[in-house]
Amino acid sequence: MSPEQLQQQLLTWFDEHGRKDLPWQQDITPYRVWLSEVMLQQTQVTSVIAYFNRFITRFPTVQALAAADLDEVLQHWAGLGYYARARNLYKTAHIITDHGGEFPQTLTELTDLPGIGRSTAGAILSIACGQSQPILDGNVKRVFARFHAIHGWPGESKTASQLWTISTQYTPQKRNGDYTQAIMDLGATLCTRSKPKCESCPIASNCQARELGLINQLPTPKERKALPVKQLYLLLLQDDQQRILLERRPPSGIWGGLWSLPEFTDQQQLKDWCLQHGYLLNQINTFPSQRHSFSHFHLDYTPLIATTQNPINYVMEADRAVWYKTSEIKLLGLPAPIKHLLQQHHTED
DNA sequence: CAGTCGTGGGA
DNA sequence: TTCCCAAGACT
Repeated sequence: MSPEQLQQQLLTWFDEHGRKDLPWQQDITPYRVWLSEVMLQQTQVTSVIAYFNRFITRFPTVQALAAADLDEVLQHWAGLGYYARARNLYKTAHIITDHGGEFPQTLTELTDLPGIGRSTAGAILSIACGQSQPILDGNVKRVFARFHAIHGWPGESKTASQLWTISTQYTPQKRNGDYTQAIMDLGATLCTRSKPKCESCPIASNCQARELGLINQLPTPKERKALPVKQLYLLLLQDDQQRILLERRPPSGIWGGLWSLPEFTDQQQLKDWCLQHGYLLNQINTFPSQRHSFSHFHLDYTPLIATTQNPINYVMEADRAVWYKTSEIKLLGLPAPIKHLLQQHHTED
């Protein structure tokens, strides 16, 4: 199948069946496309829509984003995951506004910006700028791995290189924004990971995986290792004014930049810490440990709920720790499991 | 190259 | 319940 034929088939299919009502497909600008592409990294469309709408309402322009506090940006990102994306978005907003506020429109200028890789740069240039640039996101990888029966995990450099070559060959000179949307829509709605709807696919008759009966084998899945289990105690310390101690996490690492409960590896470490900071504990209630699984480890955490009647006037740098009433925590960027734990505790009061 | 980084949904 | 992974990028 020639590139021209595939492009024509996809564009015709897109005109009839493609998604054209997503929030970032309205009033298309480089800023809106950039924001949507970053939010959509490793994140499904249905999860992004509400976040995009809230974010774009509060930060309608790159200048508005750059002028805001990082705190508020993280707060709007809380629950979406991969928080380095928000910090990189914020960094890049400053770089762009410092350079006159105009979006760069070349591949190398874009990939030089924090948080913009080759695929995201290609998406911005094709969708927002009408340029002929390829992308290689999860959808495109899956479509071409099947269409050309490419074996090997797409994360492997050799496989990724093949897929980039294929994606580049099919990238049209005209209507590339629509073509890019089309092939992503095809992957998202028809050429899905499981139970693909080949009977509705406009290019199924030329699909190698379908011809070879390899639809369920391609793309090759990543080989998995057993996930390690990390165990820790989370201290929910409450004073007589119903306030809870929260600490800001370091900017890098898990839940970077978000607010969370003090963490300890054992109860003795917890007691030492309380003594050191002048907290006289009335009692400590230990709750059953819960498991939260991440992509790369299992977290077994044991909530410890303690009360202190005479809290030392806890003076730490305001950007590191603070007392918050449970009714105010919604103003902070909190990791989902912590938010869940606090809500649970709040309803038990 | 191999890890790291979140969350919610589907099977 | 458990595993997999989705519009990837960075270290």
